[in-house]
Amino acid sequence: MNRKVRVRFAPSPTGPLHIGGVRTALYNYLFARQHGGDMLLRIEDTDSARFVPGAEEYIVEALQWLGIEIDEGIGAKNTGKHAPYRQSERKDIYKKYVNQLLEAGLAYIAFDTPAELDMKRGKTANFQYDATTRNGMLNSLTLSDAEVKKRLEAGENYVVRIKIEPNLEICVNDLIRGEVVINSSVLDDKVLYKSVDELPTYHLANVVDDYLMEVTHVIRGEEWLPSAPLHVLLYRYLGWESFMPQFAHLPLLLKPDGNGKLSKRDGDRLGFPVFPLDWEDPNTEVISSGYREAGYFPEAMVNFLALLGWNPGNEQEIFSMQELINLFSLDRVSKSGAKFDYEKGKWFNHKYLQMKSNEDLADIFQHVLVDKDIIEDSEKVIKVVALIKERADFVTDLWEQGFFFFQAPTSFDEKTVSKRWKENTPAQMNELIEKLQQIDDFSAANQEKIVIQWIEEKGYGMGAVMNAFRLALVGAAKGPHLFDITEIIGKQETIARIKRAVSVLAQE
RNA sequence: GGCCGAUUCGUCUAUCGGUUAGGACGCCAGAUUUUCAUUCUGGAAAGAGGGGUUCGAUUCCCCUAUCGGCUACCA
Repeated sequence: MNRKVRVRFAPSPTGPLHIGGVRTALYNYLFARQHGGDMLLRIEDTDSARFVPGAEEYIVEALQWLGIEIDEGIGAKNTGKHAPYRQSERKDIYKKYVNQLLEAGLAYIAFDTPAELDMKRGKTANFQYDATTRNGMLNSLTLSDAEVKKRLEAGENYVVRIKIEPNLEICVNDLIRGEVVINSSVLDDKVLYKSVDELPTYHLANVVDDYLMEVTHVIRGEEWLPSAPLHVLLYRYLGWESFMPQFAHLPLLLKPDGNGKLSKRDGDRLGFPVFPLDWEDPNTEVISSGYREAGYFPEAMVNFLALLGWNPGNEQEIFSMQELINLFSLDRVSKSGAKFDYEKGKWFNHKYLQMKSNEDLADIFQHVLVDKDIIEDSEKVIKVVALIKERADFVTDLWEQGFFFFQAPTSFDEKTVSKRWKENTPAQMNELIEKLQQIDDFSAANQEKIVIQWIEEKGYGMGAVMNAFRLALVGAAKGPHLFDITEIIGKQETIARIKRAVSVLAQE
């Protein structure tokens, strides 16, 4: 059977999209594009209690920012022929298959309340609702038809459970891990449907939808591996085994330190975002920071994430989305979890920042300047960016690295002052002012020639003069080539800054 | 506890039985530099342990250990 490749990303709208989810979406997308297939976005909102308003919009916006395009479903240009793509809007569809399973005797109705089940679990260690226990519970297998009917008519809440046949070897053929075999006896009679909200659970919904939506490959996180056999069984029970998608369970993204799945708390604790975009919790109004707002380029994010769990087998590190699409393959996805290395993420952003043209970077940097009420013509900003970009990881770093191109230092670094500002410095600086005063061609090269010549003639220490000069201009012992700075800020400003340093530092 | 999965430098990883176990991030040192940074060069740094299979195992198998995931009327 040769079907068109169709994959889906199916998050639940319970909050902002987690970075691990982003990677899952990315891998699905790369796989779809490489095979000329379709990428669907489906919203798995079968838990009405956990629905968070705004989460769906967030997911769509995040994927858009990253350049992960949706061909069908939520957020797609064309709605698609399998609409709706929100599971809460597909109630009738699921109901039909629930009934089919019920009629075939492959599922049954159970009336045990959550409280009763809790009690059972408290009493019996390792209690599992399955072939060994279902006969002692309140369900359509133990109750008479009349009793079941009576309860149903009375409007009593119930769930539908799958009736797992015990002692069956179930094989899941995973594209990343190979064959995973488990015995059906360790599976419990999972709830497929709950009458309270007339919604199925994930297990039933994802199988039904993947079948109906003609999904060919299910690429999802490793946390789903244990329930994959259940899904296989469901395909079998529904008579769709020959249309069953292929599975690929991705390794998890782990905390950078210690162990465990990467969580929101880790980001807060270690000071980096775990979400693509800023997110404000609608209830608590607490804001969680996102990569976009932290200054990351989406291309860098994609590159970084792509390599967390996959590599092409050579030593290339930088990939465009198109290259990733060409190179990606599921059999080069690693099996073990990857610790999230924020430092490496920064390095990727640094690389992408270096690849940007000075013009593009200047345009972005202008926003930072405007926020600080600094209005500069783009010609100057481009020149500044060219001088300082290689020292920056983020666009915001550009300010830190080059604020002195736009405003005089407001303070002078103490350490540098005590090290570089000596007794005879003010006199030298005054001489320097006079020297600069006489220069007409204020280009860096010409200034440098004249100033150095002057220093040598006078027999001053090169380091002594230049470092004090820098301190006056920048306020600290940092920054690019000194005469590049003076050329850009100009003669007048240069002299003003030296004068100011002489007067301010004299008072100390 | 049970089930499933995983295990190469601190981190991400390459190696598909024979390698001085390679690269990248980070770290350290040196060079360059009037400062800081960049850049360049160099360096330290790894096959969890134990059994097999084999002429030969990081690589294949088993056991143990460790880590992770799952074990809900959550996804």
